Amino acid sequence: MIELAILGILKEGDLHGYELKKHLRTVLGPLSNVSFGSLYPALNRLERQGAVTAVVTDEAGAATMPMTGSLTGEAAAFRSRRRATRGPRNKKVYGITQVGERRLVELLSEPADDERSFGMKLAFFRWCDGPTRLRLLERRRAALLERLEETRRALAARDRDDPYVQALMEHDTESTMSDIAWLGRLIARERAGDDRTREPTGGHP
Amino acid sequence: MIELAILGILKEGDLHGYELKKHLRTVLGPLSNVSFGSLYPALNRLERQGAVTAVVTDEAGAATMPMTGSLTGEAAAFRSRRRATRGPRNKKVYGITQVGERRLVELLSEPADDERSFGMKLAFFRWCDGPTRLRLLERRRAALLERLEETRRALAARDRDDPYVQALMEHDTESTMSDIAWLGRLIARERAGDDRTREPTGGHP
DNA sequence: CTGCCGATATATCGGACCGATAGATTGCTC
DNA sequence: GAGCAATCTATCGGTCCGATATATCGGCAG
Repeated sequence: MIELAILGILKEGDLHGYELKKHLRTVLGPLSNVSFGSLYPALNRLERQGAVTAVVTDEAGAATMPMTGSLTGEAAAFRSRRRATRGPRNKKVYGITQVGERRLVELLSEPADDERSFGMKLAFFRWCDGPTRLRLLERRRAALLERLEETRRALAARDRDDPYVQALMEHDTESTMSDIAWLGRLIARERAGDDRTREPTGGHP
Repeated sequence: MIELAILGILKEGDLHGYELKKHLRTVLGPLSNVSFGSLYPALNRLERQGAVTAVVTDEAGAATMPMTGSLTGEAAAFRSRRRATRGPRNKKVYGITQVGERRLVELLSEPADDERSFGMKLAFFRWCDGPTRLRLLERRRAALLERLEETRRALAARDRDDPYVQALMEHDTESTMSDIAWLGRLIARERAGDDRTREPTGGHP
């Protein structure tokens, strides 16, 4: 799940770990307060998979080499050349690869049932196509409807001794209904505008 | 966090692991779908701490010995007596101890900033006293107010290119405001009824 | 200039947690 | 009485997080 977030952020530009964490905090906000203890292992995982590439820069900064776009060929060569360098201020700047972009779309496509992962997918919705978006939205709405039924059943069957549990359940019911209505608006908007937003990948006439 | 849930459930009666999981599912519902992979290690942890006691029963079931109330003295003796028994159908029935009840109150008292742990504490609010309840409710409201400000700042500073991120943030703002209002009602109710619910532990004239 | 401080930056460790799975027993059904 | 689903306890690999270690950077006080 954190891999989706990393790839989604890196898709907009290359960053090093610390910046990445800050962007994750601002974009994802309340969902998933990523810590270094999960960020760096995840970056290593992604690097092993070939989804991201790391370039170590010296104190001259990243301006010495243009890293916009997908990193392949000479970037990888440059990286291996500078790999062993352990001079002062070695910032590792990460960039997404073509493998990483495919992985991003793949992660976006697979279903998200809980609130956290759905919100994260929604934050990166611009990277996938209309049908996928609709599928995710409708699946989420179905999950919420099911949960609404379940909570209502529990609310009806429960012995009424505890006002706090009851307040919790009632508020959960209200929140869930609000979420369902919100999803309905998103679905309607998606259906209405499905002819102008067909292409997911961006740079395209 | 899962320890709080276990102790809160066990406070109402002794259960074995499988029942415990079912109760956790129904009481906590959407929050924290506990799995066996966390339930059993947590039970072992609690047993090591002396917060819960496990009794292995044979096929005659738990009815052979009364286990209501706190398990001390003869219950512990009974447990150690039957410990090595590995006959057929050894269900391990767990019960909360006095140490566990103190631990429950302690866990309830410490602050809960995120939604999950706050909801869990609210589900077991009846086990702590009025001032603690008020403190937790007000702290939660303060956290939500802060988050609301943060989201609004992010919403104002953000470049408006992405409608999905914007929809996410707006909905988050609405949900947070709704939660704050709900907390306000709970706080008012708590303040109004603070003279009749002073004693937390139950059995008391 | 030097020493100190807070922000920046990378990385690791132990432990909590989860999904999947194993393995054993019970009871129901045909 | 054999098969089969449900019950029940338990573990494993792996992910994630909080705390922590280490080192460099810019600034500025003495």
